[in-house]
Amino acid sequence: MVQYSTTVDHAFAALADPTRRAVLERLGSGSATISELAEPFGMSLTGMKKHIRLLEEAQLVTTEKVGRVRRCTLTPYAFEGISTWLQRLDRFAQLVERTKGDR
Amino acid sequence: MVQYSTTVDHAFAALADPTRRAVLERLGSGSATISELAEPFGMSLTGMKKHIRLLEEAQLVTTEKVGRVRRCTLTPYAFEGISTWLQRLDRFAQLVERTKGDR
DNA sequence: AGAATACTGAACCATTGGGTTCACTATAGT
DNA sequence: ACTATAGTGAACCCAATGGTTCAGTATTCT
Repeated sequence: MVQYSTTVDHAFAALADPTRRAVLERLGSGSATISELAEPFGMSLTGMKKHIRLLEEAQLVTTEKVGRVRRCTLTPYAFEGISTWLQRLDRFAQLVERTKGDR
Repeated sequence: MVQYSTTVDHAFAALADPTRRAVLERLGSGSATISELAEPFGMSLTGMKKHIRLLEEAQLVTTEKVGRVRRCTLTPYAFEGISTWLQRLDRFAQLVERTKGDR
């Protein structure tokens, strides 16, 4: 049903899952392999791979296969798109009390 | 499976759906009723009501039943939690090029 | 009082999503 | 050459999600 026309769509969908958010936090302190990411969750490599694919589609994570290992990195400026979206709404939310009872 | 212990969990889950994001944008320009929100999507009231319930649980939207109408408003400072989370990660993402090739 | 409006809740349905296992490929180490 | 390691893809499973309809309840209008 949902169409994922934009990167922002993908990004918000990717961020909805706690595991993926944890992966992003982990990657905040440096790149990691699929195995390294899977281990702390006690998750199969296949499972983690799927999460990584979604994060890649959302352009939040960038990966590169080096040897038999896949190195996963936070995409530079990954959050620009959603930050922008969020900040715009945030401005509105901060005005709510002032404009209470309109319309 | 996901536990939703925190408000941030709820918030990101709520933001994952394009319809709900559109509702938030709509509420950015003033409060609205369930009917008013449902109409532009050609969605049943019941359907929209469900979205609103999720947005309320995520504390992104606040509602009040006035007469037979439910007035929905953007929660003041709704996005503080996720903005904070995002900004922290964003700082890391901005450092990525500089720290490339670590570990 | 009676009719129309606005929402609400329960039940249901189809799709997606997060996860698994199993079998396979490719690289690294001895 | 042989073995172990790291990832991959296909197939499958079950729970959660987004939506519906239908049958109510509570307000508002005439």
